[in-house]
Amino acid sequence: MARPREFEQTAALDFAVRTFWAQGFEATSVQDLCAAMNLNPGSLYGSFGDKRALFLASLDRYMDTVVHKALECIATEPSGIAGIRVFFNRLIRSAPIFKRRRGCLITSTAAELAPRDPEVAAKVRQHLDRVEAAFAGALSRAKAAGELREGIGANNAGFLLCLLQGLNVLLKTRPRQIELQRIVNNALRGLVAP
Amino acid sequence: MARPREFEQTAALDFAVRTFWAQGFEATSVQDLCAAMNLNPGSLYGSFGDKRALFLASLDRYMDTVVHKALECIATEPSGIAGIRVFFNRLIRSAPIFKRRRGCLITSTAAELAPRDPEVAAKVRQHLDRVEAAFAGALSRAKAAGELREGIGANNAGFLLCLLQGLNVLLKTRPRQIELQRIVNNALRGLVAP
DNA sequence: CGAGTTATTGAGTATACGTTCCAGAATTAC
DNA sequence: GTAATTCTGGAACGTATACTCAATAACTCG
Repeated sequence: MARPREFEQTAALDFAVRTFWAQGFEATSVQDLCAAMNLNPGSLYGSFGDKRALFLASLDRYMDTVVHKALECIATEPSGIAGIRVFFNRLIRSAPIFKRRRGCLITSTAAELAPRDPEVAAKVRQHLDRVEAAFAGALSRAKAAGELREGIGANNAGFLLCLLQGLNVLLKTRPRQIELQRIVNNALRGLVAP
Repeated sequence: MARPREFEQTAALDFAVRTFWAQGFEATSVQDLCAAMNLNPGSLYGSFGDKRALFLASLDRYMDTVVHKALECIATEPSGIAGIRVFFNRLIRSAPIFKRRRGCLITSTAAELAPRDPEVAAKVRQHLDRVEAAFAGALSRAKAAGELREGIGANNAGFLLCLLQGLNVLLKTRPRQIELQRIVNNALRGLVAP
């Protein structure tokens, strides 16, 4: 056959994810990516295409690893409301830990690149839908268990998605746990049965 | 003394605001700015400093015009809750009108530039505080008028700020009025007395 | 008018960017 | 071993970027 690849595609992709996550699309140069992935331009372009294709792949990878793991705990918890609470608490607790204040790659991409790149926008929308579906599932379980106020149910998933995006924005400039915790408590009090 | 300026500083600044608003900081080139402001590079650098200084000035200008006008209607309405409702309804109604899906310059900046530019971050934080203060004022008035649930008051302004940021993110990829309206209704139902 | 000062013009600079290319190294099939 | 094939390293390309500069124009004050 031929000479085998000397690096793991997915491992290299994970480094690309980290870089885009920390800096965004525009502020990340191909040189940055080469350094982070420990690859030469030739290898990068050979196996990932151009910068934009690598970014699209990074979005998927981010979703399949970082977000997937975060969503898992929603489904794992026996109580739907508890799952939602654990999810947000994790996010809040991570806020001051990351000195870089990365927030969420999907949120940042929605703000930065999605408005002028339809393909990126479609991917972001798809990812947002997935998160919303996870919320909807938890809300359905909570409703069945009688944990929710009257009139509250799966159709409030959009509200939780909005809350998540808002937190991800605030995280970047005002990452104070107490404040974020109060916001989440406020939001959930409106949903949970008294 | 000397030759007078041939253009209005604030008028030119308004064009810079529009450009940054539509494209973000990184995606806007100095050439773009020169074209939009109808200025040569020399004039631009002469009266605004470099691109970053112009961006900082644009943030302030955006706040003093666009956001100021939006916040006005919160204070104008006699009822605090009505003011908040009008504010969010305006935002939602504007969503599908802007084909460019600009969202809010402050929100986009918080996501894009603030994490790696402390001075920008400080300005964004200051602007967010101003919006939050406007919400707090409206909530105080609403509380005094007995419009709010027990335990709800000015300290829920952070929650409204978070809601606003989340809406601004969703606007850019899923600008469907009905969905956004439901989110706002959900959020306010948790605050307003039944 | 003329000296002094500041704005405008737009070509020009250096650099950084995304991307390509190719010589050579590594591997397998025959 | 030889040929075929693929990957690697890094120099190189054209372009676009942020920014500068010297020449010219417009104005005020004495």
